[in-house]
Amino acid sequence: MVNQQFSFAVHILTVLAVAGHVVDSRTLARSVNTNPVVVRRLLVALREAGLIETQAGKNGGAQLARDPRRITLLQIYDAVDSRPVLPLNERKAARHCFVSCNIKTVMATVAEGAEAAVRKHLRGITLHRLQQKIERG
Amino acid sequence: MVNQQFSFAVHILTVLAVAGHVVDSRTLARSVNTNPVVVRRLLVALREAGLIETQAGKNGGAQLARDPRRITLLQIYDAVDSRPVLPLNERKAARHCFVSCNIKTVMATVAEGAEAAVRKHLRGITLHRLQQKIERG
DNA sequence: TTAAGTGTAATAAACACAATTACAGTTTTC
DNA sequence: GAAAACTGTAATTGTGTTTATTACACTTAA
Repeated sequence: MVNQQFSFAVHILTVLAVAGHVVDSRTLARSVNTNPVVVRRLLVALREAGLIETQAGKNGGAQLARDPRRITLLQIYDAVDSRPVLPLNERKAARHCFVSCNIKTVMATVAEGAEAAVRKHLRGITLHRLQQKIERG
Repeated sequence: MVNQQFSFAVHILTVLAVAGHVVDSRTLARSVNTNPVVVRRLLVALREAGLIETQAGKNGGAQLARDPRRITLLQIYDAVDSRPVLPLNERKAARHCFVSCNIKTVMATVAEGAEAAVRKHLRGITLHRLQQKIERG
């Protein structure tokens, strides 16, 4: 199974942007086609990142905490629990092998670069932009 | 569990680059700290990508098929079976929901951009460069 | 001819994620 | 102030993905 938290989170926030008012987790879950509990866990993460506000109780739910022009995909990416772009081999090195002892730090540098490239890409896309794409077809 | 094929493959090829001669799968597996069968499966993929040559039988094993200056990390990335950088939600849309019906193509564009950014990064790094980093500390 | 390899199928074990159930706590509405 | 409709969260189960392991046919050098 693959970690889809980022996709789920972007979907949820897009619904909130398009709706412009409070939406409950059951409705969001139907749109994403997942379980309301999964949505609520993501809502907590998004709230902690300052992207949404939630409200408990009757007529409760979630809504954006700020203008979608000021929400980037990078902020969403950082809010949720994404996997590394290039997963490293974390097992211990074979002490007798020169390459084995040093490959880890070298690969870590490569992975950091890849991660930075993805982050740069995501920083350039706003939620507002996705909203427009959706609304205008 | 996380897909570490790319890390494994880079490690293997670095050992081959540093060694400069045929190395068997048991030795490679010890360096990576995995199982020889896992290594041999990767060797098949790397051979099919034209990066190494393998030899069966006694004193067999693998060696680089070309100068490490002409092997990029992108070639290695493409040779093995990597996961998408940004996994998409593949489940079917909720027909009644406008966002749900259109988010998939929008997210696919985002994911393609991220993938392209990673590929560009990897294209700029050669196996020779890693080898140098390892050898020079 | 034997020893030491690769190639590969089949299965088991480990692990990561999502789904589900259950329930305590919160807030609105009547 | 009671009921209804939510969120928050713990605990467990289900499912898919990846690596580990075993087994063995095939290949090649000595």
